[in-house]
Amino acid sequence: MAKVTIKDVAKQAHVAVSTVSYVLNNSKSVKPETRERILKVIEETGYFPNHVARSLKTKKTQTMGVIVPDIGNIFFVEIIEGIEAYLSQRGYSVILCNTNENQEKERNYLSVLLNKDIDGLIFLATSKNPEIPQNTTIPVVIVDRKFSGNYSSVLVDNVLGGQIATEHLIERNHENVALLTGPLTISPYFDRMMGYRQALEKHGFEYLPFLVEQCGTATYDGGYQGLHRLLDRLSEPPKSIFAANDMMALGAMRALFERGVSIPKQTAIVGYDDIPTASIMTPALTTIRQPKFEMGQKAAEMLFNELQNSADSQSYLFQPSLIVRETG
Amino acid sequence: MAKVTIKDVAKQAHVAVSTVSYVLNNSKSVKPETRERILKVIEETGYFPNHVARSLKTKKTQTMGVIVPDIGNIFFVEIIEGIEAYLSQRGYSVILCNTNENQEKERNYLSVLLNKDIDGLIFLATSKNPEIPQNTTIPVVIVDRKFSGNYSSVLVDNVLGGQIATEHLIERNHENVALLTGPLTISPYFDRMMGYRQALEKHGFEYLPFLVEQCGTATYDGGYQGLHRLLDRLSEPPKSIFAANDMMALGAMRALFERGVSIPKQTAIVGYDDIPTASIMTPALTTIRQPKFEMGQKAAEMLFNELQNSADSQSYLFQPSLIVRETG
DNA sequence: TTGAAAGCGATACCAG
DNA sequence: CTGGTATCGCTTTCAA
Repeated sequence: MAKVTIKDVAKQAHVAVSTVSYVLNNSKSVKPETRERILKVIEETGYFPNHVARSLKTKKTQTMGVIVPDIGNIFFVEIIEGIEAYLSQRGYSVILCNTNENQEKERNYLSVLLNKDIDGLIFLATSKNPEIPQNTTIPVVIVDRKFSGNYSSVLVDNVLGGQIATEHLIERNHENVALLTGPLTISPYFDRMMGYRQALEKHGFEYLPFLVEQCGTATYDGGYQGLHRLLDRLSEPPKSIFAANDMMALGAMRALFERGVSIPKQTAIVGYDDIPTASIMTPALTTIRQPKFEMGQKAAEMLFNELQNSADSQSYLFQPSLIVRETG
Repeated sequence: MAKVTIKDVAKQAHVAVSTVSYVLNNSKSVKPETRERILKVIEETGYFPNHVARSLKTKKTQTMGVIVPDIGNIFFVEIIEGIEAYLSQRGYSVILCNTNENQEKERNYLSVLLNKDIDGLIFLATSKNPEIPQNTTIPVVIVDRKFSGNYSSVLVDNVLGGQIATEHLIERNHENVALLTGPLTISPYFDRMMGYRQALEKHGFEYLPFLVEQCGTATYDGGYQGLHRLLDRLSEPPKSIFAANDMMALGAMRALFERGVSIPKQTAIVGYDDIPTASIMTPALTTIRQPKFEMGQKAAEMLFNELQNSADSQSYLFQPSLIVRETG
């Protein structure tokens, strides 16, 4: 069963390869009869065009690259789902690269991908902000990170999100909301903190540094330990906590549980991201939702458009929203 | 900045393209001086070999396809991580295809991928067992599904897993353990049930159909509803439950919580999979761990070997293990 | 050790 | 409407 090529088809249909190509791509009008004849041969032989050869000629591979920091993180996964949904529908495949929060892997992927066979790149950067090689010839869109350079990007308004979360807490509890944050060098965490401060200010509260705890990593463990530290230095638990992502919130909840402080009675808590686990917990976590799937879709769409219409790079900003559940 | 090709390099280095190719691939000995000269030109021009052209010639694309039923399911994601870890280290990229538990998408991907530019395929099948097109010329390894046909596969001993879980419960509670299972048409669930029955038998218990509840979907909701149904028809909660996956177990826990039955005091529960959320819950879920990452790695390794040594297709069976936590 | 040239499997231009 | 052919960028055989 040697692979059948366009040549074989041409021969069997008694036409030139170019003619076969025309019917394959509908790129030129072909007399119905010949078209039929060719189609029949294709059918019979089970011919299937060779993508690689086609790509060599057209300079288009019909595949996009996606670089993510951690595919174990459901937040990114939902974005990927959005990307995939959009792209697969238009005949694109996606090459997935997991950097595992490892800068070297990231750098490596960046150079491999950019020089390999992808038509475009969607880039979800690792914690520390990296540089994109300058010699890029393909469009790239950045998701969820502010970046210098002329790239498209899709962002969520993290300042607003931080504000909404904090205000919600203030309105329900009227005082001292603590902040449990990830590394402030990561733009989303920085922005959420800004939102927190703005909400405080707006309601006439002072920003109290001893109420904010920065976790080394924005993870369950990070949140767990961070909250223990916070509780250790406070005379009593804060009335409420804004955790800058759900995983930290979950870790914080465990810490609270272990210390015997009841949620939300003694201290309320709101998270950020709305990951699936948040709604499964008992009590279920109140949180800020980011339209992750839509973000992925949008990123894919922007990339697609840049490719089709060589549209200019642009930015798109999504709005987060509050999901009230049981913790605050 | 027009793309520089091997031709350009050859020209600037005053050699033939073949010579450049030789140094690129280390495929023939080249006089050190010429090699240096060529390398220098490559450096200066920033030349990077075109993968597509190379693939066309070599018939190898250095990319593998991976088809998964649901990338939102952490179980599959950890397998993917294993695959990625292994493959990326040997210079392979992976094209990820998410079928979303949709058979048509799956069929579609199967035919696209198999005819496109991948060197091998790792296939995690959707719930319903599909057929792999017969005209496959590339190696395929199946993960976590029994399949007819001459494909490699990596499996976990689900019968054993079901047995371990059930025995653990029996040994701690000594009686009537209920089974909350997913569709029995899916081989892993079928096997776990067999393990359950064997454990029962081994300990002299009768298999009681009214103690087993089959959920429409093996999800949180499925488990939640399934358990409510089970409780509805029983005069009192079973002493223990073996839930055939963690998501169902979590749903069951919520149902139990809502009915005011305490875990594990009144009814103990053990899940299956050991997903991250399982350990985060309060109480933390006792469960059966599957070596997901290793499974992915192994699958990748088998594929890799089939490619390298044209090794024969084979099967590999992993052992599950019990993780005792707080629910049982 | 090096080079010329064939060819991988398609696309698309230019003639007819 | 159809065909011949150059070409995409590389690998590899064969000869020098």
